[in-house]
Amino acid sequence: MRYLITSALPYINGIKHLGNLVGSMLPADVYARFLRQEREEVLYICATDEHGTPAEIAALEEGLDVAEFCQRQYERQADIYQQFGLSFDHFGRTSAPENHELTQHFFQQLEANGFIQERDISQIYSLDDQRFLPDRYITGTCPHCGYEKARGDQCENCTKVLSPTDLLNPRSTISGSTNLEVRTSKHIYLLLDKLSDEIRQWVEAQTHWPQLTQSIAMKWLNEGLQSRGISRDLSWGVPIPKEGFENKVFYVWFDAPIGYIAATKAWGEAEPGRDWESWWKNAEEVRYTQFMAKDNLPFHTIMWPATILGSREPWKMADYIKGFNWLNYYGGKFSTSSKRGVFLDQALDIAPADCWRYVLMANAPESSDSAFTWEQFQKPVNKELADNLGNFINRILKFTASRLGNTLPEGGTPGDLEAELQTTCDQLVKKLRDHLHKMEFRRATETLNALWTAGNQYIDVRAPWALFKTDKDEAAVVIRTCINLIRLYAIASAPFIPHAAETLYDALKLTDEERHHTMTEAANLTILAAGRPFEVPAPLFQKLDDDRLAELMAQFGGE
RNA sequence: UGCAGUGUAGCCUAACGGCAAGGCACUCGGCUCAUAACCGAGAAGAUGCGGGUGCAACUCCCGCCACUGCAACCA
Repeated sequence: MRYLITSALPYINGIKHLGNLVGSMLPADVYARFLRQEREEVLYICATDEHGTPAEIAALEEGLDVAEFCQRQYERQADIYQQFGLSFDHFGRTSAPENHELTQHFFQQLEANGFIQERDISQIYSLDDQRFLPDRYITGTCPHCGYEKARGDQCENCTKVLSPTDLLNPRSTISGSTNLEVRTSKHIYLLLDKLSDEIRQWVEAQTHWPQLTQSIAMKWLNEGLQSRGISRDLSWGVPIPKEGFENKVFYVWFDAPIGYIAATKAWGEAEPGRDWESWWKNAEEVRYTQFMAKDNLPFHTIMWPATILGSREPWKMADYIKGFNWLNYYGGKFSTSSKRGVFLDQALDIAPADCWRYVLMANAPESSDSAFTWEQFQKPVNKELADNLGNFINRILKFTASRLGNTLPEGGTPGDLEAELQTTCDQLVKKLRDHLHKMEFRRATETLNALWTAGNQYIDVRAPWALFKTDKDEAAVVIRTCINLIRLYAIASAPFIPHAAETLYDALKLTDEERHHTMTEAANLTILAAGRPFEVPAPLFQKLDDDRLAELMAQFGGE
């Protein structure tokens, strides 16, 4: 079995926020890191999603050519994800040549198989902006309620669904220009309705999917699939290889998921000996898992499968789709466009990546929307990372170094209490692995915590600071056991907090081989023997004090 | 308006139709190795509202209320 993992492609128009991270890239990374540690063959692929109107407009606002804009944004995003420890095997771009080529290929297959239709549609054209405007980029007065800032797709005041031509005094949201006209333009449509039965069959066969994923897919199918336009009057995108479509490109949602395959191809071509196609074509022995927030589910359960099914080619479809709900910021949405919430570059200025990784996974919106608040960020960082884990490491290593020096002490043999601890650890590691295999991230972090607590309970019962005065051999047993626990903690926690794990590997001077142990192997509490050297690292996690918390709340407007 | 999801204590979460559980916060005690941390004990406190089915309902069904999302040219 090989594991193919993709996370929803982050859009190019700016630095992503915590909500984007927690719903796709971060859980996918934890899962990928865990499986690699278990010595499974893993390919974790992601890319920036670069096409579409918002990218063109964002570029315009910054006064940059859109290709240049995307290049800069791509580099910024890639850098930030690297700082967060996201371990993509390849982080590609949908603007890459591989994606152009594959997208055109899929289109030609769909067309040859009769799933494409040409239609003339009327659209609003802005003479001053020199572009067609998507419905939501037109603002005007709602004919129903008189709200002056109604959008062309819907009036957010009275919630009535609108068409741009309904609006009174329509104007371009981009420039404010009222110099608009209706123009007819030729477009291609993907006939989803013709593929509906096949999609339904596929969806219904996925009985093991999370309930959220299944119900969103069924919602679309039950409402009846309609054909969907997959071309746009833009210049930035994948050109349409068809006569009469020279000035149009594919709709961003048509080419974005193809980007998963294209990024894999780019990975394959980067080094000799990589067989990218074996991951995607006739890949029955590959288990493919997709991670995404719920807004992406319709595209991954309906549109993207339609593209693959309609191609009549043996491309890999998702075996499992892990959908996430929203992480809300004080009751509302995180929003890139309205700059609401905490963005990834700011996050890294506030706390190390591992704190964010851990807290976000501990509060992952798995079964329902969950809330981000600064109090809920502070609590796990202080109580779980700093106190429970960090302090355990610090207390045992400092104690040992100051009393006995920087090597594991000799003497004694493990007894009943050590055997009991061993059993507890074995059970918890088994449970942790089970949760991670099932992608139950909240439960996995709870189990990690239980594992850390077990160490504190053990050291409290054994009290090596007292034994040290009465029975040095017994104290040595306890210390060796605790230092082996630290090694177990480092390895078991590594998928969540990889940077802290590295620090611990270094502190314990683990060999390359020892760093690559599975958590099951690391659960042996006698591996690091007497005489092994270690160093005392600085406290692993700094706490966030209440003053700092108040500062953050003031700065970010949390209330 | 339609569709989907959600609603459990001060807060966050858990419970195949079978004694509503855990964490945080709170109180008391222990320890003194450690980042005012750690360990133990304790108290209080909850299934949005109204019906229905069942021996038994947080769980299934109907209605209502509240919040969130989507409603196909934003992604």
